[in-house]
Amino acid sequence: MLPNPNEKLDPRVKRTRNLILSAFEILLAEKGFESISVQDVTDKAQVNRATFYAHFPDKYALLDYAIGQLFRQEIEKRTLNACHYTPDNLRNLILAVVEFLSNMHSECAQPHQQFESLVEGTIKNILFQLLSHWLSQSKVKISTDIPATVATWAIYGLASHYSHLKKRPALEKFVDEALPLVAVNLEQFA
Amino acid sequence: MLPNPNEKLDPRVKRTRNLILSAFEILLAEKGFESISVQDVTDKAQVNRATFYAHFPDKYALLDYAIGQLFRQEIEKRTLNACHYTPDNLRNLILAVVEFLSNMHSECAQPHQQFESLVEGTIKNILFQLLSHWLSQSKVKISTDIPATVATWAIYGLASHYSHLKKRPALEKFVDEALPLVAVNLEQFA
DNA sequence: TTGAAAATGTTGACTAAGCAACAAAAGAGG
DNA sequence: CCTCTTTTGTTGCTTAGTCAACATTTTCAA
Repeated sequence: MLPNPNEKLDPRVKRTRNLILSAFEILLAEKGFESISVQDVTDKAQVNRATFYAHFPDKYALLDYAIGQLFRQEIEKRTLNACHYTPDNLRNLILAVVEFLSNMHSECAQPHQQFESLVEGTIKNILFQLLSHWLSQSKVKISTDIPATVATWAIYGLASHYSHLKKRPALEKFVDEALPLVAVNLEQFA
Repeated sequence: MLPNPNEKLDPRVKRTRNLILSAFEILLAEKGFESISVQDVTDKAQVNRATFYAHFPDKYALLDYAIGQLFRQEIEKRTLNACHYTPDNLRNLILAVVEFLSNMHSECAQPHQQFESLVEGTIKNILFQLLSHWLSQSKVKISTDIPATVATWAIYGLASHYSHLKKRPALEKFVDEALPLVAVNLEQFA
């Protein structure tokens, strides 16, 4: 199970984080990341500005958190968080990442480098965690670090590539073509 | 202006009252008033049970508050809260009350006496306040109490009558027939 | 009728959120 | 370049919300 520590949290904390998060998502779609001020977020969230700083060091940390939450949500929706390695699960995971990145690019209109690399770091962390978890479920007790790393980068790379294409091919077709190349490194854990 | 003291209130207070109110409205439509427990409300509102009691003595007080808020909302929607007496405003007011009561009866499915009389009391209070305000705007400086009282009871009576009818006539027709009977008492304030 | 389970209010100690005021750093023009 | 304004973080104090525990009722099935 992917650790999402939003469970045993003070209800007030959950509430204000959700308020901040929702406000931020709306603003992000409205005016892009750079032009959002902390004030904007707290106004829309109906939360005191000082409260914001009690939760996040700055707006970049919020972006980080938001990306993570959204992506985790995507993973949970497909029940990939509580399972193990199979080619089919891998296929779904790739689909999830590709769709996530594509949506992000169409909804946020963010040509900023800072934005991109922050997203990349966050997503790859979660991917690595998840893949490590999957592989550790296998009977074969081999070190999972290297295969998980390779798969993480490959998957993210595929998704990034796809989402930057001017003319995107059909999603399923793209994924089915790419899948075997990633799967070959993980076969031993099936 | 009808005093709705939800303005200069601590944001946390507004928030939790809204949470409680929304939860309550949903539950009311779902299972009717009597079978709702305070626990139910606080669970759905994601608020601590003790917090509920910090705002309302019991669920009857919540019902009272909810009715008031909903009705005030109806009034504000029609911008009747910041105006004066004219036959046309009176017409709109009657429409508002009739529609409000009718909706209440169809959505809440409450044959309970306790429920009905609580609604009646709350609505009549607000009606009286509003009408007193209207009449006090007039150049004629006559005591407003008696005419406001008569109009209040008449309007509520009409609405109650209409909403209990098995076969309801067309709303507009009904109101246009009733309007002159109420207006005659208020003519001097026009 | 009775007895276990559920709902009601209440309390006090703890934690989070609100607020106002501040210094400091960007930003935007002139 | 300089100033006026906006945004950023930070802080100490106040108020609201959470929690667990308790003593009552209420409810309702056995």
